[in-house]
Amino acid sequence: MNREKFAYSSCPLVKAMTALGSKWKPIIVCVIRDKKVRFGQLAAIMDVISRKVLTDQLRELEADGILIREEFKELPPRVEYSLTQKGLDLLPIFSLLEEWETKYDPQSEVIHSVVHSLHEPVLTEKD
Amino acid sequence: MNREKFAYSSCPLVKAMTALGSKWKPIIVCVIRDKKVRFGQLAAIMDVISRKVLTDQLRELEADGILIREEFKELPPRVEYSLTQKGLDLLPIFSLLEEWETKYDPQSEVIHSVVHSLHEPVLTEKD
DNA sequence: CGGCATCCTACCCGATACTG
DNA sequence: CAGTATCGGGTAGGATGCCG
Repeated sequence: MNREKFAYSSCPLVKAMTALGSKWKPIIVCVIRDKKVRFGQLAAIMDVISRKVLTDQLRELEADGILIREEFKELPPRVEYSLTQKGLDLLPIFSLLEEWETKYDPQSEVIHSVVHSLHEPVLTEKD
Repeated sequence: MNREKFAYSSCPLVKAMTALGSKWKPIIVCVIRDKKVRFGQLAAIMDVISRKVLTDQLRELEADGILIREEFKELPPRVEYSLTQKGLDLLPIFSLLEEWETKYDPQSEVIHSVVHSLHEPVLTEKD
């Protein structure tokens, strides 16, 4: 496979989608947003993800320089995640993607409510 | 799983990433761009993809209303793919994603050269 | 030419249990 | 609290071959 018509692995779009194209990563980024968020908060809000997967995704996002993991050597332990500038730069792009999807599929519900649920103390009962 | 903290499947960002987050779809969209492109051309340019996968991705993109498949009942058969407006609307977003990646990883090479290779008759020998 | 059918592999994702 | 370790299923992606 010598003369690839394009260098797949060096295409920025491919790289970006590789870093972000997983099932949960965009959501994680959007949920963290401009806050410092503890692992437990993420796990509580995104309780559809297993903790292992959440950990995995967070680690990969950290490796890709999209977020920062701060570990406090306390008891009980505390870990806070926050976006890097690189991660923050994604938010407007994700917004566009949301708009794009919503434009062509008005059934979608926005994720912002989720983020609110994070930053508000409330939430739990649904009906 | 009653009270999901957010409706995963109705989050527009999730939907968008589901429709686009695969390994090749963004590339396909960017390669087709504003042209009508035949299957063979796509397969030739993106010869790192197996034809089966290429077909699969094209079908899914068609199902998601991102591109259109036109089949000409000729001999030899001819099939042309082109983006819908929904697909075209993605291009600027992908551009932003490219810029984002390139900004934080200048090693990336742009895909535009690829597209050129499609729309120019030339190309083949690399060295 | 532009597929589809078949088979196979890798890995993403998840459940569960255990640890500092 | 915030993980790791282990096991395993489902599916995206790929190689190959046949067909209208």
